[in-house]
Amino acid sequence: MKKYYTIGDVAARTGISAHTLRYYDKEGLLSFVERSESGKRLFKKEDFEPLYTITVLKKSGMPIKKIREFMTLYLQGNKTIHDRYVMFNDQRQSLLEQIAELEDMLKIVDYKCWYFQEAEKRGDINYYQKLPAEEVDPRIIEFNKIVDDFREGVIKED
Amino acid sequence: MKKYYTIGDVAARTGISAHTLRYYDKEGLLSFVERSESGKRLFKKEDFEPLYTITVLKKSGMPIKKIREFMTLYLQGNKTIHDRYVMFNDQRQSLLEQIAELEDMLKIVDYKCWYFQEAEKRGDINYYQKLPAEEVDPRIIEFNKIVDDFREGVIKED
DNA sequence: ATAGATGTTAGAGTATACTCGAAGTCAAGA
DNA sequence: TCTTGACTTCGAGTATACTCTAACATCTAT
Repeated sequence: MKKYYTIGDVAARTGISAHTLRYYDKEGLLSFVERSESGKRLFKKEDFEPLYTITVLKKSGMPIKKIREFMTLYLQGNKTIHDRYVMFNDQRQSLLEQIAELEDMLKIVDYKCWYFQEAEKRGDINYYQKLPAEEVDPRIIEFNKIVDDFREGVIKED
Repeated sequence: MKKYYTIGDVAARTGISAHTLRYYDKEGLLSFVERSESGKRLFKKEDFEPLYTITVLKKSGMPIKKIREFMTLYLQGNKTIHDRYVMFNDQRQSLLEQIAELEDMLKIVDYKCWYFQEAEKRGDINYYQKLPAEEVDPRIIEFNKIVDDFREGVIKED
C-alpha cells in the first residue's frame, strides 16, 4: 500500500504554502501529481524530487513559464534528457552571471561602508574635497572614476 | 556657466530609459534634480553620483521604497551619515546572503548538468537505480540525501 | 451523526517595477 | 514664423508571482 502526502503535508515539509503549490499546479508545474477520486492532490514520495528541482530553478531566478517548459520535458521521459541538460547548462551560465554581478555590487557596497565610516569620523560627507590631492585615498579616486564612466556612458566589456 | 543634462542625455548615457527616470522621480528617488522655469528636469554633473548609487542599490536587490528612504537621508546631509552607513552595511549583509544562496544553487545545477550528461550517455534518466549500490556515484547518493531532507522538512541551519 | 479541519475551484486582489499613450508645452533651426 | 523633436504630466496598461476569498466538498475523530 502506497503512502500519499496531502497538499498540507507538502506545504508543512517544504515551506511552500498550499496556496502557492496550487498556483504552481495551475501554471503547469505540478502535472506529475496524482489526484484522488474526489479530486484531491496526492503527492508521492518520488514527487519530492521534481518539486525540489522546481525550487532550485526558482531560487536560480528562472521564471515560472520557463520552469513549465522544463517540466513539460520532464514528463516526456528519456527522449528529452539532452534538452533538459541544455536548459540546466544555460541556467548554470545565468547563475555565474548573477553571482558575478552581485560580487561587483558587493565591492561597491564595501567601498561605501568604508567611505561612510571615514565621513562619519570627520562629520562631513565630502571631506575629501578639502584635502590636497595627494592625501585623497586611492579608493576614493577609483570610485570617482567609476562614477565618471557612468556619466560618460562608458560601457563595460565582459 | 553651468552645464545641464536633459533627461534624454541621462537616459542615453546611463541606459536607464527616460520613462524609468521619470518613474523613479515620481517615486521620490530623484528629488535632487533641479527644474527649469518651464518644468524640465535639469541634471547636473554631480547628480550622476547619487544616480549611480541608486543603480547600485537596485542591482543589489533593494526595493524602490527602501531606496527612497536612503535618498531621504541623503538629502538631509551630514547629520544622516551614520544612518546611511547602517543601510549600506545591512545591504552588504543581504548581498552576502544572496551570493551564498546563488552559490548553493550553482552547486546543485552543476550536479544536474553532470547527471544529465551521464543519463544521456546511458539513455536512461534513472540508470543508477539499476546499478548495484556500490557502483552508484557518491554525488548521486549525496543529491538523493538532499532531496530526502527536503521531503522530511529538514531545515538547514546557517 | 456531526463538527471541524482540510481539501477543491474560480476568480479577485496585492505588490513591485516598470512601460506606454495621450495631450499638451517648449526651444532651436530653416 | 513655423515645424520638429524633446520635454511635461497624468493615468492606464503590462508582467510576474503570488495571496486571498468565497462557496462548496470531503475526510476524520468523537
